[in-house]
Amino acid sequence: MAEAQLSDVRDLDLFCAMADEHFETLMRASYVQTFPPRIELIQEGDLSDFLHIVLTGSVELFSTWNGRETSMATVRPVSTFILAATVRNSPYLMSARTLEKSRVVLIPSQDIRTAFDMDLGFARAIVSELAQCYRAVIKNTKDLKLRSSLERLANYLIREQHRAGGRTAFQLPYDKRRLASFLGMTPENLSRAFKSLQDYGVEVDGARITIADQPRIERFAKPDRLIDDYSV
Amino acid sequence: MAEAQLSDVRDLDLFCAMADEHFETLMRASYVQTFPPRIELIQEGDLSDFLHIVLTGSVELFSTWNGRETSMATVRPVSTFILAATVRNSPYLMSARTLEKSRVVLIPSQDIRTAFDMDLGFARAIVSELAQCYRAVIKNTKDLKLRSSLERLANYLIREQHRAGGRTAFQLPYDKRRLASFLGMTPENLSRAFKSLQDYGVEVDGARITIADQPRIERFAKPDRLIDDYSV
DNA sequence: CACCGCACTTGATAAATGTCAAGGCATGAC
DNA sequence: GTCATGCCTTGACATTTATCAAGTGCGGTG
Repeated sequence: MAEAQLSDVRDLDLFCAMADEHFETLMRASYVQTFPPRIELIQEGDLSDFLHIVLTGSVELFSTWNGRETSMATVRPVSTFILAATVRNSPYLMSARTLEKSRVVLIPSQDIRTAFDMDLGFARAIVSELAQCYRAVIKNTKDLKLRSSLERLANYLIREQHRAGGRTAFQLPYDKRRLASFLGMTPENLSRAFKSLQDYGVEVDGARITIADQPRIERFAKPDRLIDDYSV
Repeated sequence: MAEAQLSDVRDLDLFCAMADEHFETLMRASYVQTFPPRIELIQEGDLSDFLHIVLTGSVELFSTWNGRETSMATVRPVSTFILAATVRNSPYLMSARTLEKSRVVLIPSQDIRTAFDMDLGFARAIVSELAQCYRAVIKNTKDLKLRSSLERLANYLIREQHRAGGRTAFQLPYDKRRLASFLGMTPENLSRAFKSLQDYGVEVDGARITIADQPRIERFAKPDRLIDDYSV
């Protein structure tokens, strides 16, 4: 692994409290691979042999049932995914595919479990990460169950704007059909929802969003830190 | 704490690998309280001072936003709740209320975190529990996003039947308005959904459900271990 | 036994969301 | 430049789900 990439991984919350020696052991057992776009890295139902870390690019987590598919999350650098399956040694509940050309680290699940037993700092970090993931999914469930699709979109845009540094204008990070699926709606409905948000001062030009009237959209969206604030 | 109750707690996955000494320290710092029905034990947004364990009775986890409320889960004896908030020392994302008269153990969050650092078996158990909770919520999200309300109800009934030992007839564990909220629908709609399931050999008499034609309802519900099997 | 009170049900209607089909508009290939 | 491809949008319509307003029926109380 290149030096720069290695230090990106080292700086992850998950690894930064780990003893050097243990980190190096983990990394020696790991692989780094570059995948082209739209490659399925993981299929739901498979056993979890590796913990995955996205170094560059982006990865979509999605699930299927009865011929239907839904987007569950997008993983962006630098972060891990499918930690829960790894620590429980259980089948994946979601599939994963690259959205673009992506560099991914694969750490054997068994080595993760061994390192957990030897390194208290790492153990603490795993617990913290898992708890955070859990809370993120709970927030997502609240979003889905308590809000209409228009409200979900409005709050999503406010969150994305925040992630883009709070600027008035920003780009959607992936295509609209995926966004629709993530928000639990159809692409057609997303289109109409964007149109409805024009009444609240949201301008849409392709993937470029402009929040022309911040107070107005917030009055409608009613963002809530117990749903929308990913740092809590 | 009475001897029998103490051993119920001791037998929890979370504590059974813990050293006696550490368990006793935890228990000495804890409280046991009996609450009447419909008491709010926890309010979302509050800081998590205690890990809760239901000994008897049952507790509902629910969330609110903008004047709306939704039921997130029901906690039954003997299990913990709000572990994630405890280990992250963060505000609760859900509120909790007793459904009936319930006996609850309260363990100070700080003591949980201390015990984590001293006891590897306990640390492993916490990780395992958190990962399981995470996976349960992911399954719930898949259920919500991939299925219609009728499909959710059908699969819920199959799961409950399984939990009741696979018998043809069983009782709903709580009232229908709560079930409706848990399944993400209105009570009116739940009523109509029950009626629709008669076509698939489901008989409803108050809270008593009879699965008269198991293959028929399963053909419709298409239960999936990656959504409905809580042991995976 | 009568009479609440409450949860549940039912029917009528409205709103939200999904489906289908067609068209527009960008992007990339040739 | 032209064409083809795919994504997105739009409109018409169907389906699902929610809302509102009465009921119904059960369990508890007096």
